[in-house]
Amino acid sequence: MNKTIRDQAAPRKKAARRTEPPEVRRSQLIDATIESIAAYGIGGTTMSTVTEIAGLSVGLVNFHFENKQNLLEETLVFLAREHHEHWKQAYMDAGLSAQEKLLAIVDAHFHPRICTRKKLAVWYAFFGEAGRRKVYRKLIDGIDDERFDLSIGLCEEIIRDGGYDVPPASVIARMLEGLYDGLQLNILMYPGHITRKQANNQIRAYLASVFPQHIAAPAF
Amino acid sequence: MNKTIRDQAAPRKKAARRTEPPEVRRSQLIDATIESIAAYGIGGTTMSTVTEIAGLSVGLVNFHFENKQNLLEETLVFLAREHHEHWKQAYMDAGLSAQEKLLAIVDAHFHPRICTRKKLAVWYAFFGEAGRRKVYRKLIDGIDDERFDLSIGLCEEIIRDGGYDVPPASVIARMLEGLYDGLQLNILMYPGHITRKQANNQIRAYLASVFPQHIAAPAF
Amino acid sequence: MNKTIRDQAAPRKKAARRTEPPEVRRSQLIDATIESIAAYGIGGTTMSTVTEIAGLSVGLVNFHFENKQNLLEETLVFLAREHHEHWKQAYMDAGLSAQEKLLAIVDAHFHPRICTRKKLAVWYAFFGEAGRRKVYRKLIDGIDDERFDLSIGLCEEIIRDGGYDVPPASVIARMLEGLYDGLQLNILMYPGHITRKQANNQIRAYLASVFPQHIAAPAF
Amino acid sequence: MNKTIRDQAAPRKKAARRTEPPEVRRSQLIDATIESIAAYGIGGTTMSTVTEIAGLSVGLVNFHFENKQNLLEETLVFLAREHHEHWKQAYMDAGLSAQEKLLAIVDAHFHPRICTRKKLAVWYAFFGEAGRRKVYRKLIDGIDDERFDLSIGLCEEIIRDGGYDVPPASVIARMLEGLYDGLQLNILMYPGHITRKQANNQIRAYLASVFPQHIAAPAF
DNA sequence: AATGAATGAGACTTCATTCAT
DNA sequence: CATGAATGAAGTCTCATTCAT
Repeated sequence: MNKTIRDQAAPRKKAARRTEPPEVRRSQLIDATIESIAAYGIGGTTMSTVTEIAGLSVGLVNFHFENKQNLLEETLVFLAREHHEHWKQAYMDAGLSAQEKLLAIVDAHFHPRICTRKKLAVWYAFFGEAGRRKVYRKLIDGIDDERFDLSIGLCEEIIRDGGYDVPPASVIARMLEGLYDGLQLNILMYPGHITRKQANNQIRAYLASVFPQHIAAPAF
Repeated sequence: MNKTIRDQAAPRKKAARRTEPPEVRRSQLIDATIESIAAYGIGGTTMSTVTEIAGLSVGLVNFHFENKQNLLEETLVFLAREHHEHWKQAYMDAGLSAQEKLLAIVDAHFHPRICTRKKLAVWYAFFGEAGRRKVYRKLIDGIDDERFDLSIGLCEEIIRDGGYDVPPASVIARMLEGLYDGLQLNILMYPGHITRKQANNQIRAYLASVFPQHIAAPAF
Repeated sequence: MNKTIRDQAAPRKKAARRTEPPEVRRSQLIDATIESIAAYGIGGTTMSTVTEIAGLSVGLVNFHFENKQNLLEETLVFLAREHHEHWKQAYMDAGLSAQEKLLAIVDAHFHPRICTRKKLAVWYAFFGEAGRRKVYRKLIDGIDDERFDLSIGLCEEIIRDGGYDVPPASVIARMLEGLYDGLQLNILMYPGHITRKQANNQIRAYLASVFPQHIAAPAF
Repeated sequence: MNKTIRDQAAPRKKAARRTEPPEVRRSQLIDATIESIAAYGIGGTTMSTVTEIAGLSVGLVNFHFENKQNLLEETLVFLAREHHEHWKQAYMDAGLSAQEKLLAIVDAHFHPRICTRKKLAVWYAFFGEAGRRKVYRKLIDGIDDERFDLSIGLCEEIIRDGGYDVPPASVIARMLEGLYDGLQLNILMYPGHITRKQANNQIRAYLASVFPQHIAAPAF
């Protein structure tokens, strides 16, 4: 407008244009955001990197997500939801025993669809920055807590069942949380040194050492 | 965007003598950088946040560090060196047995001077961003490898000594590396949920379950 | 910074640089803002139009005024203060009689340094936009009120002195306020149709018709 | 920037039939434009604010007005035409005497349908911006001139009839033009301080002081 | 006629870097 | 050594305009 008053309206190049349902566009943009964060980090992720990857225009992000902050947050929420649904499903599909359920949750953390280097990069990008951590906690905390509590319950059941003399269930559950994070970080940082399978086995080995009658040690 | 994240500046001018030896200035600026990254993240850390915290002028950073990239890298190197020297010293000061040495290294990771929330924030800031990770690996990898190899050696010694039937030493050492990272991340993200002491105990409990004759389980 | 992490720092062209005292820079930028608003309106005034006119860089506006809104407001405040000081001075320098003082205020409104087309353009730019009017009132109202009250007092004195049977002093003062605005708008909109001198005479003629014994009618 | 100024949107969707004759749509959109300019100023008026107020889609503006510039201009023309028709009608409906006709024109300027704050806001929005002023003059000048010339004629008639020794008719007519603008601006800027009625009386008082035998002073 | 998703130029703002003092 | 005003590239966001449906 301001421009209009000074010089005259600019002509516009015609481009192939397609209107897609909002979910498709949002999904495209979230995928591109994951891609961009994996490649350049959050700091290196700009509206341009995202839209270039998506093959869409910058204005569209604002149209669908209002602003960059939202795009990032919704990307995180998308991953959290995906992660949550995945281990929740695995948990419910698992056998009846507590140890089967617990292992299902462990496995879910290293499932090839969940434990991608790209997706890990996004998680750790949010962990890595002071300001983002607040956002992370606001958005994700509840989900993490749910899993933590569930793990405690399962461990308690196993301890009761086996009559184990081990640290309290909450300590073991906290250990698991630490291991998920730590091993995933190692996968992210040292791709050659440790694989999803090995990480999974690390945790199974740990659980086997704690609950030897219930959980079998993996072969290394 | 960054502004949104970086909540409010907490300036903290310290009077500075007009002329200081370079090492003092560099140290001041590195401290301020740690402070700033802890408070605002790398993305929210600008030359201004750093120099304001340090009570110095922007030009000075350029004088002492050439540019921002260098300042960040040297901050990371400073922390890495501090960390390295600390566990190296602990390792050498420890008793003669392998388990004492191993525990000394573990303890070093949760020593109050090393395992500060501010310093953890800096580590995870570097882990969190794709571009930084490359830098990190270039600068720090050797140190990590040294510790990893050392841990393997110690574990092998303990295994040999105790005749344990456990996963290979490298697996246990990798587990330790994962636990350092994972538990420290938990300390950083959930300050109320887990303390340095508890994290340390988590690892001791793990080692106790693997090497019961050599390492005593902590009380919870 | 973000850029730095991806590609490398860009070289910088060297330019003649001079550091001026802040007041000088601020003044330059305010002058340029007046110029720009006069030429393009507020809507057409961008950071670029202002800094191009001033021959300075865009970043400098932010350095000295924080943001555009401030620049505009301080420009308005500058004009208001200039205007205020001018008629205040004229009022105090005037003869002892009420009519002399009143005419001094009138004259001040059409003084060549005050009643410039450029400056009028800025005033009316602020009058013209809903949002700006609020700003205007917040910043300037007090000054307008002061003059209005002063005019009422002077008119009352003249009425008392002459024993005039005329509308209340407040009505005459309000009329003056309306005339200042209306005639200045006419000067702004129809430069060929009415001059400062003529506008001034319009008001003098009006006052002469109200206070014939005290104020002489101008010749047309 | 504009957003800062435009406080909060007050959407007001009216259900609209799918297809309306062009005049209806144009009228709807012009009304919405007036509403929007009054609320947000020209700078804060976007295609969206207008179409939201009208309860129509953005594309429709382009369909009916080609572009924003046209919409604004036609809004101004609409107001000008309305204003013109109103005082022209009042002039023709008035009594036979010159003073009756002159007062009819004066009254028309403060008629409740004409002298709305919303409509005044639009006028002054156009006065306020350099670029718009040119547009204004191109579109409206003739109408203003017509009224100015008419006023001169009427004043001359009254002067001749009363044998008044007053400033030339053109000076009085110019004064009237100035008063219309100035008092309307005061109504716009200081809604509590001056009403339409009072503004009208201000002008009548002025005319009464110039043409005492023909025009009666209002009571205050 | 009407809709509104999509585009992209351009505005505002931030901030690393430079350099006169 | 030290300062901080100045620069300008780059990022975010807005919004007039287009056009497939």
